[in-house]
Amino acid sequence: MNLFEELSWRGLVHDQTAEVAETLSKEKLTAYIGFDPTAASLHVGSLLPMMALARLQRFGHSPIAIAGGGTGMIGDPSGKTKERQLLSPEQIELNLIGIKEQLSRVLDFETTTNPARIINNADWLTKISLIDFMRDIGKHFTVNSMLAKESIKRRLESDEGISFTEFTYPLLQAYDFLVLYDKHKCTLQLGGSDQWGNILAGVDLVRRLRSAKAHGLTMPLVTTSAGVKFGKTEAGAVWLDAKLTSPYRFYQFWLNTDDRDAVRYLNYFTWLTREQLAELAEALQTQPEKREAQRRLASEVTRLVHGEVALQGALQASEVLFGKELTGLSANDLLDIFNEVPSTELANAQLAERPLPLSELLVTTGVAPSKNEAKKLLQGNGICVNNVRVSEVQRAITAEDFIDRQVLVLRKGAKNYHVVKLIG
RNA sequence: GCAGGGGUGGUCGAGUGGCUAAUGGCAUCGGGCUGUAAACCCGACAGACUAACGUCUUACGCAGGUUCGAAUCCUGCCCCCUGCACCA
Repeated sequence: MNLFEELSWRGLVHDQTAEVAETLSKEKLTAYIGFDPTAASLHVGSLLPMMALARLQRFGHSPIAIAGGGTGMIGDPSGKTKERQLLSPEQIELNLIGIKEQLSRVLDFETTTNPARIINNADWLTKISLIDFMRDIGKHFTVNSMLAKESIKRRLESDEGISFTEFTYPLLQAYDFLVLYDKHKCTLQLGGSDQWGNILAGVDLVRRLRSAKAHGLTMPLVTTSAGVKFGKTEAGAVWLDAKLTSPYRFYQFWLNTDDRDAVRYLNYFTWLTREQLAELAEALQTQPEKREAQRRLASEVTRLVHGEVALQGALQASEVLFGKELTGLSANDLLDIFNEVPSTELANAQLAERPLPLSELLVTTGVAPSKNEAKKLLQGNGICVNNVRVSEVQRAITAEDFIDRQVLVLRKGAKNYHVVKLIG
């Protein structure tokens, strides 16, 4: 099996240039994917390209991750309906540091045969002069063909229009490919299906200027069957940084995968073999209530991104939280388990004088944004204390409510937990 | 620049003097069923305060005005769209 076959059966090939399959079966080559430095952390959406690079490496090819410090300063119009907010070079520099760290979790930078590399395209994009760029690169693009692109068309028809800056973006990306070809013999670019046009531009440029064969391959955009954007929860985007999305939440995100998506995601995001995947698909059919596929998916991906220790923590927390009673557990157990869950400290003195109305506690812990909201939640049976549903709006909390007089577990809805620690 | 159309709550979109904190869809949040799923059903959904009856703030592009009373009428301003004209 070669890389192309591997990507194919996993459903990762959306579009490809003519000779990709053949080339990948015969040669070891160098390939790259660009990552967007608009935030200090990547999110689960980036996991697909990350895994693609990792698979590539396992098949003996050399992966390059381009952290788009240069292009990130411009903004890619693909798939965007609005002009992008520009980031400062300092901000991008900071973001790149975080991204490098995350990429290193799935890519091997140490191996001597085909080590992964991270390269910042600001290295060359910020150096070339406008005149040189227009003479050497711009000449090879006709505005006619650029205008024909779907992404550009949409923007031309939109209210906002498109700035000259963003219009230029595909040229920059094409230029990246050319530079990587020259410096690293890079002959393949991967990307999401929204990158197809940009990738082709690079392939053409390399062919024209260097008379060399370059290839492109795109992967499908990850979709959800429920029609929600992949990677979003009530709490917002799911990040790869544990500080932004705790391993517990991360695990929960994957565990909550729709039945219809589970097998597909296993294909996309894990290293499981065809046989293993077939078994899980089977289990999903015959015993959907066990959710083996989702469990495996959540475990695999959490381990990959956060490591074994964090996974165990997430598993434990999940088990306790979605079990029935909290009774029988000590405060220490709970604190340990709930390490992952957001928490607030409460001074003992605040309970000494008088019981604290639950509605107020919900506000101070941030579980509810205002007393008003807190009451609405209570009225709607949306709040549990220590996993026991509370329906009285006037319910007040005393030190007695804390397990071992130390820990109190608040729950909003089905799966939003918050721990209150009693101190002092 | 000229002519026509339009700006309503997170979003789409009704409403054209009082019954309108504003119909409805979507999104969101809570509940039920179940498998921490999907689908479906119920409830909430401008905000704050109250145990509660309820009270008080803001709100229909902006600013004024008419009126007992305006998202709805008038005046000015801003922005957007569509057609026409013009264009280094």
